[in-house]
Amino acid sequence: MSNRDDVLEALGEVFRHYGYEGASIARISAATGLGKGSLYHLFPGGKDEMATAVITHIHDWFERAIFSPLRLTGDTDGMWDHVAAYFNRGGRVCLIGAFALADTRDRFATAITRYFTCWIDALALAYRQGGVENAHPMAVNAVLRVQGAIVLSQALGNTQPFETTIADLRLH
Amino acid sequence: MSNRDDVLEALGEVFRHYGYEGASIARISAATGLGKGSLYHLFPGGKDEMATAVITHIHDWFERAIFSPLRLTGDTDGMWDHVAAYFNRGGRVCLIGAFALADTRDRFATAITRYFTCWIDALALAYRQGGVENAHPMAVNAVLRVQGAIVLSQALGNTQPFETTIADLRLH
DNA sequence: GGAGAATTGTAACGATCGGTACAGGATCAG
DNA sequence: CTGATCCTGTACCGATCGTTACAATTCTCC
Repeated sequence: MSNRDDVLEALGEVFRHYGYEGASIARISAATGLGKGSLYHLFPGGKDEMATAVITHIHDWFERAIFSPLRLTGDTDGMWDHVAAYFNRGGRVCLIGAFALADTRDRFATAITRYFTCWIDALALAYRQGGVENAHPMAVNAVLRVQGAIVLSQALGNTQPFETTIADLRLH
Repeated sequence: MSNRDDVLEALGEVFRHYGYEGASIARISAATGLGKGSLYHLFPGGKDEMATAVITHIHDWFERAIFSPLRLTGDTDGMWDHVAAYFNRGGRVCLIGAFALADTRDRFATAITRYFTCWIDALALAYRQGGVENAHPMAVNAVLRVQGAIVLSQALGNTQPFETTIADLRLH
């Protein structure tokens, strides 16, 4: 595992798949190919710091690929393309959404709130630029439906709920 | 803790709050007031059986309070009342939805799929009885939005997304 | 009351948990 | 080449994990 971004990427997949408690250092070590020594050298704060770093990494990616373009260009269509690709058409879980459901929500509360607030606000701004009324409630609803679509697609083992939700969200 | 239902209720809260991995036997013992001996007497299959029993218990409650009335009377308004109360206006996590996001989804796949399928089908039937077109996609969307509303309400520490979602879903 | 079953608390099991210590390899400037 | 710094594999720490075993207690029914 060469650079820090690759490590954070692999780290994210482990947290995504097993949750915070289920992501043991042994599993993380296996997934990243890094021994405990390297892991604790990179993240002296241990698991807590690893999770914080992953959340920050994800937020940074969204900021660059989604939030910022949304604010600058107001291009919602392009955003849905990126969102659909990122979440692998409902086959990939939203780590931050998953963390919001368990006791991890309290530990990473500010980062979790920030992620969703940024997304909603950026989308609301884009809607407003497009002349949409009630832009903020619409943005809340849109983000909410993406999260629900992921849950349902995972639960049913079927990407259709996600696909039709994204298709529907594109209409506005 | 007197009867089995009370135990399952307390058990559910532990799984809800800490997730499957985070719900240790020690925590479960403390939450239920039952020693390890009693726990393994009630659930010889250990944690796995506890989780299965909780999921079944939840499904049974929904079947009685929500799915069945929905199929028989088609009263969607009454359903939303029960749903809002059960999920404490977004303050209470959907255990089965949460299980669908991590590796627990594979372990309890059939029960998870069954829960959501029952809900969607019952709601679709009610919509159809009410003369709604595209009843099934509408039902999928409604259940999906409830799940998303829970995620977002938890993430923001704010019940408003849940409240407005339920209010909106009542309109159809 | 007393035999038998059902329930319970306690102690212990091996395994694994997150985290630490540290010796030695790799790397690089001088 | 030398010394210092960075990096990493390994062994180990106490604590806790899920589970088992079992003796003691409580309950049930005759």
